[in-house]
Amino acid sequence: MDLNERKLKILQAIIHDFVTTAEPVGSRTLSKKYELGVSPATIRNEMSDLEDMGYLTHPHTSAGRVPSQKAYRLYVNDLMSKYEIPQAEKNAIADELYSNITELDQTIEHAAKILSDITNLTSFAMTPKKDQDVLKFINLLPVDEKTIVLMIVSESGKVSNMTLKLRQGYDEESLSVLSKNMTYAYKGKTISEALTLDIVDTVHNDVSAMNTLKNSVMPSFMKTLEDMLNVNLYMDGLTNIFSIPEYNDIDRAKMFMELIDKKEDFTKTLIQRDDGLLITIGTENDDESMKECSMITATYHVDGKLVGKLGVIGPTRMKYSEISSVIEFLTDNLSNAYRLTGGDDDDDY
Amino acid sequence: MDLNERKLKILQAIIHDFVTTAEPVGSRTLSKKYELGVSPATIRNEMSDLEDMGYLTHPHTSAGRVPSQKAYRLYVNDLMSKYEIPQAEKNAIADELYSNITELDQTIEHAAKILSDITNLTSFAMTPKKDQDVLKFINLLPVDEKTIVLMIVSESGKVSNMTLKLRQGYDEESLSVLSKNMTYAYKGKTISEALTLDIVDTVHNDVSAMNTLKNSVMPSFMKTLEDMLNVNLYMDGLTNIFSIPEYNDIDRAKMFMELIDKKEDFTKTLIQRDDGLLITIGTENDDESMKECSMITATYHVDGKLVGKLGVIGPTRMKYSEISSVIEFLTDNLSNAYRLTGGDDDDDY
DNA sequence: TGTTAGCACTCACTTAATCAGAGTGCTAAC
DNA sequence: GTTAGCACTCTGATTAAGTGAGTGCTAACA
Repeated sequence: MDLNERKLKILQAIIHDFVTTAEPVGSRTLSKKYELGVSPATIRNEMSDLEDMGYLTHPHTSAGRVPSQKAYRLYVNDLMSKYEIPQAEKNAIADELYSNITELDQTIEHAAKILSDITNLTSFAMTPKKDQDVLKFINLLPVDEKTIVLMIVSESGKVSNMTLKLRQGYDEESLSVLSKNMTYAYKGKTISEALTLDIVDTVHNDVSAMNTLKNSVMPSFMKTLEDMLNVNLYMDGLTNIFSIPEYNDIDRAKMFMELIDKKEDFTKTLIQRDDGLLITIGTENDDESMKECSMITATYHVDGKLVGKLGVIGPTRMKYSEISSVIEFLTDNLSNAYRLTGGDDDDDY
Repeated sequence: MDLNERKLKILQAIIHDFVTTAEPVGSRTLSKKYELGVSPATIRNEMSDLEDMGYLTHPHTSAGRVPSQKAYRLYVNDLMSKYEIPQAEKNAIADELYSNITELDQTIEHAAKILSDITNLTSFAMTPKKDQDVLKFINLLPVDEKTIVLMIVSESGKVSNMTLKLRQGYDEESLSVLSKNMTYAYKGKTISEALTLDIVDTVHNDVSAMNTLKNSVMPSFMKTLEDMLNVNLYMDGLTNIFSIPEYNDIDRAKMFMELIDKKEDFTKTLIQRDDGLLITIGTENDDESMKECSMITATYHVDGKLVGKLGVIGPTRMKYSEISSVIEFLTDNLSNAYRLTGGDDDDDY
């Protein structure tokens, strides 16, 4: 029994119908709605074959057929045609995306919102991993008697700072020298590298006062570096799931919410995913609680290097083609906006 | 018909029972569970009176009674005794709160988590309003040829910055002078005041190069000031509502989620609330979609000045006494931790 | 040999009916 | 004023019957 053209056509029709209606699709409906050129009886025979081959399932004897995970995978790999976003919609999305492009984080958050609005699913967007971000300089600024501000600037334009309360006073001269020493020691290192550097060897000096100062500053410096590595995860469209028939059951809705609510776990899952456009269906997801969900993600780049992710999660029944296109369009635009300069230019779209 | 002592006792028992069981409470249950010293029949008569007076309602003829909003208000105002948190629990909460006290934002987020864990409700915590925060100094730092970092430090220890890409180069001398001028002009002003200052009058100079520089910097400066005014709202325990009988219905759950999901509106509602411990029950909440919820909030202070808020939202049936105590305990501890120094001391608890 | 019409059969879902249980409200006695 | 007794009400659970969408098989047809 092979997957001839008619079977594929029928399977595609079933997927299309089920994705839009969320109802198991029967042979009569199929023959009425789609131009298949054969009678319901014939379709029934083919459907029966498709079920034997594992592409369809049967909720119960007298219900229509539902595509299996295997069917979706076949569809995504071979059957699905690339969805071309209408130019008008492209413009609308781009306008919306660029309407508020100041800080990277805000833009990313905004992108998630746009994505959930378009797809009516739950969307998420992760700020870039910064482990490969390169340190540019370190500055220690006097604030008052016992307070200084530690500031770390990286190549990507990211500025992190921390206010430090010292146990004792300091002199500005030492502060300035320490800044220079630290910059000298860490400049050009990635954050990951900086975190593993042995401090004692790199920032050395003899003056005792400065040594004290250094000792107060270093732990905060390390802490700030660690903070810089944290990625932010923005989510949007959480309430969209209440409009999805699959989650009309309170227990399922709860399970979904709990999955989403554990942001840290979810971020980890996200980080581990391969780069590029990636569609995972049902049990293809590692996470047990996601075995009835599908996830589509894509990566965007900042300065052509740092990598962030963007995507949606929903029931396996989703419009893979449309959604993939939208996600790719968004990541392309993000990468473009943050190509070199950091996104303050508004003349490159 | 007056609210004699027995009526109050019965009302209190009904509230207590309903708050814990979520089931309408009948006269027999009441007489069995509570030492009221009278028969169910008598209780029935009193209940009937209480209903006439508007303190109880009747879901249907043959159901038990349910406290009305008026009853909860009476309870909160007059009947409720102050709940003393057991010392062991106090210690546990304090330990948990102080276990991770670095940045204010993180602590606030953590406080929300603690609160939702204890109350099994949805909690929220707002970072302080910064409009009364006073500017301390402004710094412009050279990064590279056409890039500078704008940095604003305020009295509260808050440091904000923005990376600026200039259209043309600059010289460090001008940058330094401009920093000093701006600091001179804005130091001691609150953020609100700074935003209304007329720039032209305050930062004046003749050198054309510097003028250009100033013109590039000022919009970003204003933007950064505005950003500083934004408060963050952290929420936690969203999925808790799925365990609450009142929200066992998918539509109610959805309504609740949508209410919560509109973070901006919710933040506004929160900002408008009076300071101090505040309990609003049902229709006492301005928001239409909250007319079946109660909200308890309290304020904490940073440096004895800046004001943030913390609280829970849930069904009108909640443990007002316990929850109020926990919220007060948390805000007291927060205010204490950020009394003067900014929370880096870990020796004041 | 593939396709189709016809028909019996299955199963979920809906509506109606019955029943048990919890609770009230009234009355009359204490 | 309090209480026991009892009829009455209403909900929620359970059961039964009916409906309809859909399948799967068989036999006829091209």
